Amino acid sequence: MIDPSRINTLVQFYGALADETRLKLVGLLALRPTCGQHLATELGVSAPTVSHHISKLKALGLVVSVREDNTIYYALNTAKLQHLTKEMFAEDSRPAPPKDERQKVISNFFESGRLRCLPVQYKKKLYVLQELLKAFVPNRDYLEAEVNEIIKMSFDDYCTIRREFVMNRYMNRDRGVYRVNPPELWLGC
Amino acid sequence: MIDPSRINTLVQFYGALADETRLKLVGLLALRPTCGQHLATELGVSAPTVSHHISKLKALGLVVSVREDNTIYYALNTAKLQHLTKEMFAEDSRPAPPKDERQKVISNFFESGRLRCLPVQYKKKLYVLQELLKAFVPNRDYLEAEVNEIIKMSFDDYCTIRREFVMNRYMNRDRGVYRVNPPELWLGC
DNA sequence: CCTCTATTTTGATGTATGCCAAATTAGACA
DNA sequence: TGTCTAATTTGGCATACATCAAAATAGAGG
Repeated sequence: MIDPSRINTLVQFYGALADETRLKLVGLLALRPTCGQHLATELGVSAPTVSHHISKLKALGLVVSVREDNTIYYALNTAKLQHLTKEMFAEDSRPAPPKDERQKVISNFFESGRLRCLPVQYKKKLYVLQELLKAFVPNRDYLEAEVNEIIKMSFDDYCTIRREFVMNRYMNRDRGVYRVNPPELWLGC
Repeated sequence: MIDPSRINTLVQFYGALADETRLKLVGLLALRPTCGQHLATELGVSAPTVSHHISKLKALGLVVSVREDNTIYYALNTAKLQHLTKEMFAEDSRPAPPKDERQKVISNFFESGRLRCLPVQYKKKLYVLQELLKAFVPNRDYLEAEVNEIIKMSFDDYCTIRREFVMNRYMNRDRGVYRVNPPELWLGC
């Protein structure tokens, strides 16, 4: 079930989440990007402690940071979290539940959580874009730099993806601030 | 994203898997049920160490033990492992990908990893049985007591489920030893 | 450059825990 | 009941690491 070569990755990943403070940190960052001081007071620990834990989460790619003026905002990389969670069952040899069309496209175009290339076929492209969109939480503002950072974890050409997000109305852009649209607004569904 | 009341459960769960020895243990048990001594030599650690780790995994319900004659066989509870892995995303508020029919039935009849009741409708019943079957690995023998233990983690009336498994040819029974059948043999698919 | 603030690094301390050897227990079988 | 094997518990040691205070650093803005 577990690929020996991934044991180390998995131990690190589980270790990262096996601490109460870090888990709460992840919980807070899941709500919105937050700066270090706010996290410290929220959790009732010192700033160095937050820094210490954030650096561990960043080392695993679970958190990205974006500087804005004098403060650094930390944001959760949801896609990475899901990808690592799935690692555990990667080598599962049990008869897989029948994949639907969407699932097939996803597994063809993604490898180890990264997008190989953007599909040309419209329908497939939408599946892939929707998959990438999962890394973003609704009802939350994202700075452009943040959007870029998060896309970049799955695909280098973040400009194309960001543009596709907006063109297909998966995301709304207002004065440089991005936001996930409710599915009713999405095109091509 | 993370329910505060479950933080402790999650910390324990991740902690359980955040150790190389325990992760290897899980990997070995995923292949087949194994006794302590064999695990010890396989991993190159002492018997007390194995015992120590097994007891941690058992405390979380990740491992069940069945005594046969003089030796105790430990077996992985795959269903529990999957259920705990999913906990992390339980409170996920992102727009869910459209659930297919099977997924809808599963989420209606299961709650927190346990089966509420066995559906009466034939088709739904099969979905549920297939879900329960995921706790068993193919190409591996299960003792009846072991089958019971594993089913019991999801549903108290293990007799009914075990009988349904055999009747629908999801499992084969030969002289008291159970085995998952390949999907080609399953009835009603 | 200088200042100011947020973050990170350093150093020290206490706790948690993985590991083994030795002793003990549990249960099967005669 | 006695014996035998496998598993567990106990005790002790070493390491890992969460935490904080204090010091150092980074970068924005004058």
